Amino acid sequence: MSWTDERIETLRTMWEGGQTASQIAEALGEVSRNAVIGKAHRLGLQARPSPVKSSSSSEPAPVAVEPAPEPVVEAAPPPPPPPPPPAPEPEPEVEDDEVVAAPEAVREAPPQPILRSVGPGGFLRQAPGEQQPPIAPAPPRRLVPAKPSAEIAGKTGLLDLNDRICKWPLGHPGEPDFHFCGKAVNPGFPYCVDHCGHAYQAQLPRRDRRPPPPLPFGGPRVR
DNA sequence: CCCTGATTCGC
DNA sequence: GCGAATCAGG
Repeated sequence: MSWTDERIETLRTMWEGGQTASQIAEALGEVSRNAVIGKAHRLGLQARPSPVKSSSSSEPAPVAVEPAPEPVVEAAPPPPPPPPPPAPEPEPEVEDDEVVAAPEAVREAPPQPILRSVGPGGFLRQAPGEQQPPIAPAPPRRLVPAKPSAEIAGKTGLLDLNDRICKWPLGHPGEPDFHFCGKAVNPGFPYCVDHCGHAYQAQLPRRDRRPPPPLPFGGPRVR
């Protein structure tokens, strides 16, 4: 097997989606976990919590290197305030071990003139108080398995894959209803009989082959 | 032992 | 570029 565009795309999606290398390898089929990891690194995917990263334990805390202050016009660089608390919406909880304290009324800050400094290129930096976390912080609640969406309910998801059920993908990774065929495989193949019919086709003599239709996009350049 | 990802290195 | 072998933490 080789790394076709589709397989790379599946790898990238699953890797960024937090699937383990083993799961990705099993979903792709015919590749090892190591192959997936190696390919992911070559693709530039990275920065996932790895069980192995620390080198020395006695290393003193890394001192933050003071970056060279850029010339700022007329404005003191704002000290980075801690990001505002996530403010979870009050959700009716079925059960809980602790009594939730009644939330105090949210205090309102009077509107203030916003001071911004100008960064290189002329963009306006965010003023303190304007800053917001780039992504929603982890919810301060116990994590429970996500409820499958209605579209995918009863369908074969990534975690359902094994070597006995058809891995033929339906839809595309990332779409809410992306799932797999899930029927019993044609023994010895990763797909069911029907999808083996799509995946494997008899090689026709050269003269009997129809020339492939021109690709609307993405095809190799023809000069 | 199992799992994980990172890295190396011969191909 | 590929991936098995190896390393190392959980």
